[in-house]
Amino acid sequence: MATARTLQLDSVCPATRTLVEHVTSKWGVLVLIALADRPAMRWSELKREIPGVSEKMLIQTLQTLEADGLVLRTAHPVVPPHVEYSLTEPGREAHDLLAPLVRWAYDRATR
Amino acid sequence: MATARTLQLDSVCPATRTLVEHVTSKWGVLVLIALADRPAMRWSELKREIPGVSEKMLIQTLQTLEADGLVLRTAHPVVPPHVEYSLTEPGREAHDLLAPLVRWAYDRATR
DNA sequence: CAGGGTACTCACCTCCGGGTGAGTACCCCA
DNA sequence: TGGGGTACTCACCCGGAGGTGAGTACCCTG
Repeated sequence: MATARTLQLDSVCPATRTLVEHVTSKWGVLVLIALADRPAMRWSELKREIPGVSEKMLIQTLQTLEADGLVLRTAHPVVPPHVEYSLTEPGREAHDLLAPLVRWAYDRATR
Repeated sequence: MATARTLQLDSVCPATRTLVEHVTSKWGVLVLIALADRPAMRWSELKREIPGVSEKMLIQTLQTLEADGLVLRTAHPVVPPHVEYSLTEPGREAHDLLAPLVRWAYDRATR
């Protein structure tokens, strides 16, 4: 059943495509990178650290990645809201696979 | 100068972003995969093997990847046109970095 | 008692990746 | 002589990613 081909063309089905799009989206990449070297981050912390994100896109990206099971949202029901985001195990996997590609692109683009 | 962080947030500058977008685009992924296990392919061959590509998107994707230096276009000036496309060395690098990510997404999406 | 921080939602707009369909110039084969 | 294969270009359209700005409800601090 194993083929010579490393990856089949039909592996890139709509569901695969959607996941790849979410993970490699403009802000998806940034969120994964930002969350990768901290156990957890608050929403406002992410907003401050990711250069140029609008509040709308931050929320939207976090919600998408949470729905994909890559990011965990933990809300503490205190009087001034306190929400923390962290990578799940699959989220870390995504980051670890994405990072080399981004680094390669960075090296190429700025050579 | 080295940081604990694997990847800096500002590595994802516009130029990096553009390259990542091209490589992870819907048809960019398919073209890289298709070209990865053959020394060269004709245009019509790519069109036949990549399920669902329109002629416009095939051309457009190939031209973008060629401009990025990831794909080599070789035209033989014969009477019925004969054009071949192949991966350059950077193109192969891109494929090799992309493939694990796509495979991971496929496994997740179809688990 | 006004200003700033917390984590959002809602409405509106723009741009472009991607889709659809037609046209082209040349040749070969039936 | 017309139908199919070769490798394209051109014109038009649509949906969604991404951007902009305002509004919200509550609290603490100066």
